Amino acid sequence: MNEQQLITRLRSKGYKVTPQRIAICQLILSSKDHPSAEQIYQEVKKTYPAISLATVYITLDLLKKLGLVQELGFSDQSSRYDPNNSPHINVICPRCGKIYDYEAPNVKKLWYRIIAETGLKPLRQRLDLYTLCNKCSQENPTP
Amino acid sequence: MNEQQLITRLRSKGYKVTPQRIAICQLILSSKDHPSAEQIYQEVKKTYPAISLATVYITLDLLKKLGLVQELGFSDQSSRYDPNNSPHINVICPRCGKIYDYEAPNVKKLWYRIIAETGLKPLRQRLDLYTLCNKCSQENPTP
DNA sequence: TTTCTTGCAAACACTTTGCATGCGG
DNA sequence: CCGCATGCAAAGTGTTTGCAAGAAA
Repeated sequence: MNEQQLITRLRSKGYKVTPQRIAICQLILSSKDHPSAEQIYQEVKKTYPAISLATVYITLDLLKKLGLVQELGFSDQSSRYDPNNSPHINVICPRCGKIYDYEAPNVKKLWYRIIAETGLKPLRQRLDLYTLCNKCSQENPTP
Repeated sequence: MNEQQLITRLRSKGYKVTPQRIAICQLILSSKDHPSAEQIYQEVKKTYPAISLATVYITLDLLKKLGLVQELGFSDQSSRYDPNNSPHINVICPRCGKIYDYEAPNVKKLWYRIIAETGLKPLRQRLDLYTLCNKCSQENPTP
């Protein structure tokens, strides 16, 4: 989604287009690492030093309402934001918290077969797979 | 897991066996609806009126360490506790928050094929599928 | 001009911690 | 008896809200 499409999308729902919003949206929508609100805040602050964390949260809510990002809650009471709506696996390192998407045609195909098995009509899904990342598995086999 | 196995398991890790712990553990391990800490607290309070929420949280941590329950964090900053370690789908109603497990041999089989695709060695996984429950889908098609 | 958005600070909800008392081993 | 567990209250963390000033439409 480019900037123009984003602006159109915002306006169509009656949301105003502000530079802060554009910056936050661009950042999340192009992110690959499922940033936290704090990470987004720190990043956008480089361009808008006066920005508030509240603005980040409000914009994130807005993107959720538009269906452009999914909020992934975690047990450490933090959330990460995922702009990928297509069925995919969130590969998560339980030690350092790094997340990346595993996305492949076969994964999607098999997941659709699982859904068919259940007979349910999903609004959305979340597939998390916990495994130590390369870095962490080398550092301390068992802490 | 029966009470005797639970006691043995606790002792083997050096945890003390108290009536509160037994009550909390039994409740969670036999639950089918992935209760929240608050729900567990309210339930156990019927038997132990003086019990503290802190004790519930501490016991939940203990069960996590023993690998007997998985904590499922959600974006509404609440957590639910799942005693089912086998790969299964958490079917979640986004409107009322009800959760139940969908567990079937074929689901497990297909999920293992997905894992094989990725080439990863998962420590654990979490499969969430959001869909309106029967009750909610009848009440208000679109709120 | 009207309404929505911003930044700040205070309020919130859930969870964790510190401490004195009490029970398990 | 020693040490961990309990209950309570206070502290902590991430998120949301209320409000006055400012910007978008």
